[in-house]
Amino acid sequence: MAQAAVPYWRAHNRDTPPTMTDPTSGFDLETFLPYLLNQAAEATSHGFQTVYRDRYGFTRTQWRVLANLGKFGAMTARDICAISHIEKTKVSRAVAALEQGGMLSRTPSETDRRAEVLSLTGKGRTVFAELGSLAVGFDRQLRETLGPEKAETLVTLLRRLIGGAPATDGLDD
Amino acid sequence: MAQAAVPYWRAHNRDTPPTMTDPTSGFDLETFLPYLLNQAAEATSHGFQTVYRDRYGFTRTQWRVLANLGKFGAMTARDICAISHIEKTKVSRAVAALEQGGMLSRTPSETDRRAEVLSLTGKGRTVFAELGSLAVGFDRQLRETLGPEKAETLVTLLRRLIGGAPATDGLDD
DNA sequence: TTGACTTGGTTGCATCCGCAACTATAAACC
DNA sequence: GGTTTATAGTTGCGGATGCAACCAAGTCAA
Repeated sequence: MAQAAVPYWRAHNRDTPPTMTDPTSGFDLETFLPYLLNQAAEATSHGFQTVYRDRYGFTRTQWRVLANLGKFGAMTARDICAISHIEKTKVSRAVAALEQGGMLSRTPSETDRRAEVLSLTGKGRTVFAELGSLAVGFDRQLRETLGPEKAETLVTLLRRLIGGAPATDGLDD
Repeated sequence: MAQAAVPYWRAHNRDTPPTMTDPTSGFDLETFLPYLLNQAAEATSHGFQTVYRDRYGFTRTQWRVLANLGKFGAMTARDICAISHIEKTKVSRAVAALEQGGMLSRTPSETDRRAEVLSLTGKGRTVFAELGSLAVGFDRQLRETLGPEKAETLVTLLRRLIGGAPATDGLDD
């Protein structure tokens, strides 16, 4: 029950309290993690989205696929799915669009004729470098909102949620 | 740089390291907050989404609007936008769908003839109560993944990101 | 009052997404 | 081998979304 000092809704432009009837269940929307995570994701992604949308017409998924390829190097669509937890159809379409835009190229896998190895083209790497450096600045701003240790903590907690790992995995406190 | 023990990609079903070329910029996708937040939001929301989708055919936005009305009581669409940070067109359509389904009713505002006060019907409250109690259980599971204090910390940090508040607002540590 | 501007809310349209179905290849089992 | 099952990736289609344009009502000021 930390931080109940600012009544939350007061921070926004209501001037009457939302009456807060909460009829029965002990459900508390204000601390419901999926809800908060969605809001935070939307809030933080929206700002950076305008950058890659306005500059390159990328969709969010396209940017993410590009970023994965830029960060980790050539790999198959399946690998991107596994690493990024993006649905395979989204990846498929993003790859098609990025290829269309000359950002990446496909080469058939030598070990699996179903799979194709995806790698950024020179243009793709250039674009990734530019967006990457912009992303660094954007991320720094977000972290300043939290403070450096808090930001690290957040990263750890998010990873744990993403991986679905149990709480008893070493680091606690 | 906490928690580099498990190489991240190894947790997923790759067996070759993604080569990790990261050409130039210091951009680190693995700690990029918008990216992690999106993954976490997607991962945590997806599970519960099946609950309200299968039971009531709700979309995520519809569930969220219902939850806000259930939690805070009657208010206008504008208030929902302000509190939840959902785009107003999304809210508009969700409200229409919920009304269509008999979950809420609109009454013209007495102070502003443009606005309509939205309130859950009896059916809406019933549905909210059921989904709310399911949500409680779902949230508890997520929190067990993190541990109670960590979960509280996460809530605090997410709120700060959502509100865009500066780091110097009282509580630190 | 009039007029300029803001704001609550909806709608058109293009796009994106989710899910299921599908093709083609690989693996597993006999 | 041959048969069954699993996997990499694409596509069709209905539905959800984002953005801009819009309408109607409120606000502010002369």
